[in-house]
Amino acid sequence: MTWVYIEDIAGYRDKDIELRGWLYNKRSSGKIRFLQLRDGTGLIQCTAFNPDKDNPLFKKIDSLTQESSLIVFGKVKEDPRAPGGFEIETSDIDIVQIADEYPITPKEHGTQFLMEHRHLWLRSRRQNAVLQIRVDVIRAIRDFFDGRGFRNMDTPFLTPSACEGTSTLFETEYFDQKAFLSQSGQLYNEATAAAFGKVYCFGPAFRAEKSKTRKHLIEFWMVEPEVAFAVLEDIIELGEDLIVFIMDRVLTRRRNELEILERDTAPLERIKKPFPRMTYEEILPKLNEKGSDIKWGGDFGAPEETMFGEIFHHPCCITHFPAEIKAFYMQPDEKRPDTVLGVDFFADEGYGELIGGGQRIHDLKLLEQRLKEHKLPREAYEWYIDLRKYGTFPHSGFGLGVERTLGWICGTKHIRETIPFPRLLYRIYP
RNA sequence: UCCUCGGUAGCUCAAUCGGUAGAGCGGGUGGCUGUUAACCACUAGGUUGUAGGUUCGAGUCCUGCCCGGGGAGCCA
Repeated sequence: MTWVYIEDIAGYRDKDIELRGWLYNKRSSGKIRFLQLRDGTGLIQCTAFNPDKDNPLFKKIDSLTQESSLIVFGKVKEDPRAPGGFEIETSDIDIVQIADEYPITPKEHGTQFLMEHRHLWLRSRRQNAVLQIRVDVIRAIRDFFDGRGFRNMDTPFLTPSACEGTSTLFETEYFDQKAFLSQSGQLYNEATAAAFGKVYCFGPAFRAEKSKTRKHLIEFWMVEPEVAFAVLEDIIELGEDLIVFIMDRVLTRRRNELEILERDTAPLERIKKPFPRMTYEEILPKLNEKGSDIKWGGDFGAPEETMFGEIFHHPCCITHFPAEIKAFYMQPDEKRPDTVLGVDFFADEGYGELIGGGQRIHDLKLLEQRLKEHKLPREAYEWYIDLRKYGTFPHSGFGLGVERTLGWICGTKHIRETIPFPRLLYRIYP
């Protein structure tokens, strides 16, 4: 018999097939049995009917526990009574294993318990839907950049020093020296951009900050494009195109999952280019009107991030931040040297910063000065400085946080659900 | 790091003023031909996070510790 996956079941109407998976739930009623089987690609109901309630098939079925692994043999039937429109008329089953008493029952559980059983929680419908969307978002990101001629250049995870010198880094041993886990591939991207024109890196980033909020992970995934000769305006458009591309992909292919998550898709469907755009200076009075006491030189906090949604009802771009609150490599604006050509993209509905980026300093003298101002050790940045000596070029890039983007698309309350095994401040198990 | 809330059956929770620890789900047994977190009956299941203290008596009050949840700062 043919082994079929549940997601392909519609092509096997009235055929005898074989499904391999796990028992999600079962119900019985005298002479009829209902099995809900999942195989990782979907969920389907298998029925068995027999007037003799002591028949061998019923004996096998009745011995099954939640999450027991089994192979089901039967005929695919279209039936409007079944969820999904198809069900299996079971002729026989092979039990692979009778599962031990499964800790996650169909009733509700607390966060602590679920997080301790993350390895099993992944099997449940909601978690499955979020992570399926993750698969599509990651593929969309790669398709987007590959389709535009970007070269994927992987950057190292083990680095000799801080990329930005600000955030806390995880320290580790590198034979007889110290090494740090990378918090961004950007600086290396600037070197590969000079070699390949337009590049991106896509990998995990590690931040040893003791932040404990629903928007933070200790280990998260980030895609970082870098484009030689691009200026701020170019990179803003690239960011807009990327978000529109991802959204279009998810809305086309993952309606079903969004429905399982009960995500209101209206705010996602109205997203289009160009995004509302304002400078830091322009947005301040709007934030003050809404009750924020933020002043020039202050950074946005959680309340301000929520206000962006109330002001624009759309993801927005904020540009031209005060130089003092941004990283050392940010290119100053010619007309306002106290501001930099940086851009942050904020999601609406309070999901926070999705993208941070901008134009980099390409002038040798200015970069040297900034390194001094930030008290960064020149030796560690010698190679980075070289890029400004040998055919320097204006260039720009950004980083997009995959889990933040997913949290927003899926409407999850907490970012920890958007990655299979989240690393959180007080949780590294499982 | 700071603020805040919590830890009782495998899970989610209840337990009045300090006075015999209880319910639903899950497990077991039996019943039911269309169930949708099925339903009905019966049943087993407890060192109340931990170490002390107050008291005739502590799940409940006090102190320390451990482990978590929510939030802040910082960031993607």
